[in-house]
Amino acid sequence: MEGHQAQYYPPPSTSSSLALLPPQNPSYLFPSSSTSMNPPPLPEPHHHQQAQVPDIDWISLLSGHHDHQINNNEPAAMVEVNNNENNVIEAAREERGSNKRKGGEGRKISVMKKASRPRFAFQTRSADDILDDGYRWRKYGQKAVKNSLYPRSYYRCTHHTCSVKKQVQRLSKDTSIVVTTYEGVHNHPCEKLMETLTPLLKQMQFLSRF
DNA sequence: CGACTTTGACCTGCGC
DNA sequence: GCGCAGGTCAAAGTCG
Repeated sequence: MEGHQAQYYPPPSTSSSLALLPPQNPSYLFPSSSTSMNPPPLPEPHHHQQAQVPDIDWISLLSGHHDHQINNNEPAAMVEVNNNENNVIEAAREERGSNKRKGGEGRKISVMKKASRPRFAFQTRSADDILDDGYRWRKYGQKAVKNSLYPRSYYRCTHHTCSVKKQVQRLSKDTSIVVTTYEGVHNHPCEKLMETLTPLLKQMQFLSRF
């Protein structure tokens, strides 16, 4: 384990009532308070959550240009998320094991060096493991996790140019809480958001002519 | 038939 | 060096 400190958004609550936020697009989260990036949109709030809607930079949001702001963040923003108490998320293997490939017949080892990527964890109270954050995900693995009754699921963004991953795991301590860890930054706009906003923007453009 | 999920195998890193 | 644990791959299965 390296000494990276967990970064929660929101920060882990010390009170009994967890600070819960809607499943948000992590790419629009601010990795650190120093960034000028606008907070994320709220694609599809779940029943259990009600958050204040922040000011949203729709233009950068739709264009995806905000990514650079995130990527240019100092490595300190490349965080690990770890809940030692319950072993909820052990993202400490940030680099470890991420560049490997299966050995054996015909399989080549990919030596592609993975850049450190920002990671964010969410705790949400929901009956559903899968949070609808507006992106499409493909599950590529599931593992039983030590000290946890529930398995951890691994998802990858299905967008061909996007390598964002997320891990989803339910707390064994409090089974109503789902911990979602995002790794990386989407390099494309949110599909659902685009679907919703495109007609709206067109209409606004049309009206703005008058 | 394509997209997605499931699941066992395999890989790497770490601690002992 | 060995075993454990986490992360990923990919074939097979499922679904719309």
